Amino acid sequence: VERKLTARGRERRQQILDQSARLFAERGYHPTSVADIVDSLGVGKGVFYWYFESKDDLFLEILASSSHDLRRLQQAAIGDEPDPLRRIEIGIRASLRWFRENRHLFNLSQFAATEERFAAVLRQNDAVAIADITRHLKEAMADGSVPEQDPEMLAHALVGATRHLARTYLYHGDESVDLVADVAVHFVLGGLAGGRPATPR
Amino acid sequence: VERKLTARGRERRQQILDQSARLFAERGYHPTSVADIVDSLGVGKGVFYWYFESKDDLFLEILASSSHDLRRLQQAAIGDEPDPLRRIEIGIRASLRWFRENRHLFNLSQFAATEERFAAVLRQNDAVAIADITRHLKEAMADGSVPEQDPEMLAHALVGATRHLARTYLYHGDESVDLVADVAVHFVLGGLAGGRPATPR
Amino acid sequence: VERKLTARGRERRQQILDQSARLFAERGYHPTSVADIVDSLGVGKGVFYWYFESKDDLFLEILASSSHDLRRLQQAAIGDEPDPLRRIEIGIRASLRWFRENRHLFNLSQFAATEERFAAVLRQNDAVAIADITRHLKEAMADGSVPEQDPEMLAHALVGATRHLARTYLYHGDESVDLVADVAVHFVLGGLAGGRPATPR
Amino acid sequence: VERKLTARGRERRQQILDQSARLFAERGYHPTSVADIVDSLGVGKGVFYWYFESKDDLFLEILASSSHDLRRLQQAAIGDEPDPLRRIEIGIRASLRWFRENRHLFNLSQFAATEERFAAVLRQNDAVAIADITRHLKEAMADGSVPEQDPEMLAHALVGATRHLARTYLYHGDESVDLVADVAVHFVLGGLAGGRPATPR
DNA sequence: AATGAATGAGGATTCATTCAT
DNA sequence: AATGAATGAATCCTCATTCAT
Repeated sequence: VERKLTARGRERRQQILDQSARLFAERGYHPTSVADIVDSLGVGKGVFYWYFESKDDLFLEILASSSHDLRRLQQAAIGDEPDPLRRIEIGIRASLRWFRENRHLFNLSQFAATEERFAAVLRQNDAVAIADITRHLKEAMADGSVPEQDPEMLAHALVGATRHLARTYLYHGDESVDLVADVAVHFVLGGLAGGRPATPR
Repeated sequence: VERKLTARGRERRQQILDQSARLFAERGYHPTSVADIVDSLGVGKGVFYWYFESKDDLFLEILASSSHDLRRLQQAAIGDEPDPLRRIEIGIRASLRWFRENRHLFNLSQFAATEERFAAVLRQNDAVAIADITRHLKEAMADGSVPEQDPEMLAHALVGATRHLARTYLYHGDESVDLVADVAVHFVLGGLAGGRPATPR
Repeated sequence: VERKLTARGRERRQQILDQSARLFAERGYHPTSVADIVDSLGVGKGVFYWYFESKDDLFLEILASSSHDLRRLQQAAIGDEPDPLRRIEIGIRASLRWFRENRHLFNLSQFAATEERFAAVLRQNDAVAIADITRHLKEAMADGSVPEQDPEMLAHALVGATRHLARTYLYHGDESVDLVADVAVHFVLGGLAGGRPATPR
Repeated sequence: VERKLTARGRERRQQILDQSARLFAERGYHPTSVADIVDSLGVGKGVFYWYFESKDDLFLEILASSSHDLRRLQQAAIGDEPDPLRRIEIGIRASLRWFRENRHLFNLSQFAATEERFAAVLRQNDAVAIADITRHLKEAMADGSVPEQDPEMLAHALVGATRHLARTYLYHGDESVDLVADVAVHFVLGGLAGGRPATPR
């Protein structure tokens, strides 16, 4: 249902989007009923379905838009930085700032991964992020600043370390973004350089 | 309900545990009804409630036991290895083998994180894992094989990178455990050593 | 709400009437929402309630006006034909032509019969039709061209046979009106004359 | 959901079937809610869905089973009667007895015709009835007791007249079955013999 | 230990109707 | 005359849990 919305309509829609994201994040997707959402906004149930096809639909929109939002921020931060390793560092720092601002969204993607109809969107989003990073890594390998390795795997390791630090210290904990970012960058750049296995296999 | 179970009873109970884990993993916790579980086992509903208090209860048990299981494996693998870095490496390799065997459990802990009544157990489990690793790291810092840094943060970075690689290449993908382990270990050991930030802050 | 309508208003009203009848006929009364109707006309919901009290009200109006329409056509066709049997034949033929033109209305009266608030109007309409036919039949019995029998029952038999043929061959099927009319007339006139029961009761 | 039902279960199922048919017939399909049905039986809502997939499903089952029921009765009544016209007469009389007993079902098939998902079953049922009658008519034409005409069209005319008489006098009215049957048979047998059109086309 | 049956609160969604503009 | 927005009761259906046997 594509609707032409008035200014007031767009506002209401955004209100629902924000409030739902907050509630889903706090209590979980399933435990949050449409009734909870509309009640918390003090509006009738019909309002929800005036703006969204279904609860699932709304959730998918939250997922998609938050990933776009993050990516936009990263790209703005990176600008036209020429050094690929610095691009990665800037990307990590930007992500962490975004995670901090949008910490409540952590649970949403956590959850989305567990039900196939949502997982698809998530994989899509992730693929984009990984592709971005992979590109930087290939450049870094080309100019010798990172030893040759499977760039995609590295990208995943990088993402995993960063996100987990963010979840732990920015979502559950309350650490400063800069401190976490320093550790993350240090760890990741070290990881890209690689260490000698303690045990030769 | 603590029940004294016959041998047959214990078997049945395990059957339910296994089957539930599989279904929760495939479809998600909420979309899997108790009816789905018992139907898929060809038994009546009474059976379920004979062995478990509730659906939530069952899920909590799955979470707890799988984390114990993993820890037991890690400790067995580590044995009395004296070198802390090697202990970490061995732990990572053992974890990846376990993740491979139990890849369906990924979704379960993903999901558990999103609803508070389950998240508590999860945090508990995680704390144990982090404590183990932190201990190794402190030793490694003491003997100079890893530069001094916040060991807990490193532990989280390590866990994040490892799990994400596992999820990507052992759960969604179908990579060989050893290959993934090599990349993970290489990345992590590098990360522990640390890299020089591309941008001085 | 009796409103004085401008020419444009009357047109709009008729538009709604026509479109609703079409949709009710295609999908059924209940499955067709007021929203469906106004959307299919590309107008807002207010329009509907400007011209009609309620959905029920609109439906009743469709029923009433279609029955008037049919009767008007029959009477025009019959004119001042003096022979009662010919009047009946002409009436049948006229009805079948009308049914052909308005086949979508079949479902409407079918449906109306199933909910009491609409059934009343329907019975009213039918009573008029039956009265017309009964009058012809009494005349025919008086002049001996049809054997004495309960004229009202005959009228119903006649109506039942005719309508069912129409529904089958003009609504679901796509037979020519004239062919169906020939069969109907032949059957009905035979029926009025009557047959000898195969089994004496 | 094919379920193995105990004796008690089968009884309950039948109870629901009967009660629903009654309520659908009285008030119409849509105005009768599942809540109405279970409340009128004094049971919980779950019971309904233990025995039936959905409200639609239940309705389809009522339709199908009532048509089977009628056909069974007709065939039992006809037995091995050799005369095709007498078979038709017996069929009509049996139908009318059945309609009398099950008058409440009239509205159900009326309604079913108006929504496509139900109409399909109805057409199926009707096709069987028409095929039966058509067979008798062909025989009757072969042995010269009915003039050659399109037998299927005659079958429809016959069915239309009979049903309409039944609806009028056995459902809305309260006439004796035998009297209505006499009129119906007389009209139908006359109709099969055919009359001369009052107006040569 | 186990089954089929039952409960009923709760959930998503629809929709006739009304309202403010 | 007309629109987009809003209402909220009503609807179908699900499902964890309990019960009788």
